[in-house]
Amino acid sequence: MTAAIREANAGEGLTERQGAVLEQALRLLVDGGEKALTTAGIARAANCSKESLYKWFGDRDGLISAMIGFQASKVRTQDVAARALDAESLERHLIVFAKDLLEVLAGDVSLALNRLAIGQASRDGSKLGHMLQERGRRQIGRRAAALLEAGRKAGLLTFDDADEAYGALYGLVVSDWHLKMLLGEEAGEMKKSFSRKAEQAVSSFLALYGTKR
Amino acid sequence: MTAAIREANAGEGLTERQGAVLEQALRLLVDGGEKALTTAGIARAANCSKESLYKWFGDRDGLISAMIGFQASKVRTQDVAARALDAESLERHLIVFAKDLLEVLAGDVSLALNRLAIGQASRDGSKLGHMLQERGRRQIGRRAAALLEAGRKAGLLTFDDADEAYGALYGLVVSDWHLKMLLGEEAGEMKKSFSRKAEQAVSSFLALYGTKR
DNA sequence: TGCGAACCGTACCGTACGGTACTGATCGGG
DNA sequence: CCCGATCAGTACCGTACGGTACGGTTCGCA
Repeated sequence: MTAAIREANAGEGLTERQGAVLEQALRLLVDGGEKALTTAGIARAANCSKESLYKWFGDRDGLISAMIGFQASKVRTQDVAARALDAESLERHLIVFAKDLLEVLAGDVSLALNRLAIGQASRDGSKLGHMLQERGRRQIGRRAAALLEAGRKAGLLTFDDADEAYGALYGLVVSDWHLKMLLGEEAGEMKKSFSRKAEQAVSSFLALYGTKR
Repeated sequence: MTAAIREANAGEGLTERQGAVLEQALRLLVDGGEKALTTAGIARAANCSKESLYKWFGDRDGLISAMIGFQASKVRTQDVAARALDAESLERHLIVFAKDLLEVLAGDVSLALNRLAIGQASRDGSKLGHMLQERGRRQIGRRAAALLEAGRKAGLLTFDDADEAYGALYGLVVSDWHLKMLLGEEAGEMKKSFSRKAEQAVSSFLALYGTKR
């Protein structure tokens, strides 16, 4: 309603006040987990009233959905226009992608939202799960798909099924790190080895799907 | 206390009555998620009293820990004594391992327990997460390590760091399937492609770490 | 200046959960 | 045959949450 107000906040139909509230809610979630994400707590942290929360987001689930959409709208991935690829620049781009992927997955907001969606997967028919999948994964997946396709067009990569190749790249890069972090493994130690991990995964990936070896 | 009673149920110090209770609790968790795992619900489902639950397990967290230990003790992995390996039998063993890995990860009890531990990761200092990691992952990881080591000793595989090789194998096999299932993706459709997935992942793994290509 | 909309803060309600206490029934051992 | 221990069933308590209602305040606008 009152469609004149939308201040083009971040792609969503949210006022900046509502965005600030969602920001506080995300912070609460990151700091204290799902248990800390109470309507009263959000209202207190954001200096707003519970009544406003329910007017804006309708429901606790609506609020959580808005949090996911809000966060996703902030992490727009800009895909580098990767034309004129040679073998070395493809490898560089792949390594950058791999590092970005690890950084995103290790981000505390991403971890908290994934934990939240996973915790609710059994009760809400995985509505949040699909939303996370669509708004988060799909983005970075498309970036990878474009990169792989460009590599193939340049004769540097060879594969039949792009999804299969992307699956291999994803697996080589992430392995079981994401799950370990979701389970609470301290991420501080791991982040230092991201670069090495990324380089080595890309090297393996090129050994599998590259043409120049 | 009263250490004479332990009936050697499944490696834990549990009577079979307590095991039956944990079984019901797991069933509740699988069917309804964490929200359905209430002390009253467990007592009703298992025809026992809440007082007994607290006497046996001390606490809701203790009960959940007991559930994890109980389930882990049931899924003992027997590692095939893999001596006299040739290239073909190594590949067969690897494929069997990959399929087993996918089946375990896609099991509904495994998924439910992982969801539960992930949901609690932020509030309990990841105690449950470490427990799952230790009791579940470590088992199948050791089986894989033994297989890889045997392959290397037979001159069929070459790698410096066994953990690194195992990480690559795990990533190629699992990719992001585990997370998708944790987020609620329907597992029924996926299971049919496990075999193909496993074979292809092992093929890639051997291309990376095998000596005969 | 007066009006109405939006909104904050808080009080409130119903419910559901974790945990405890009590009662009565069952059962094995002396 | 009785005693003590164990346990099922239930009632109970304190707490905390989701959601609603209400009084007071700010602010844009006519």
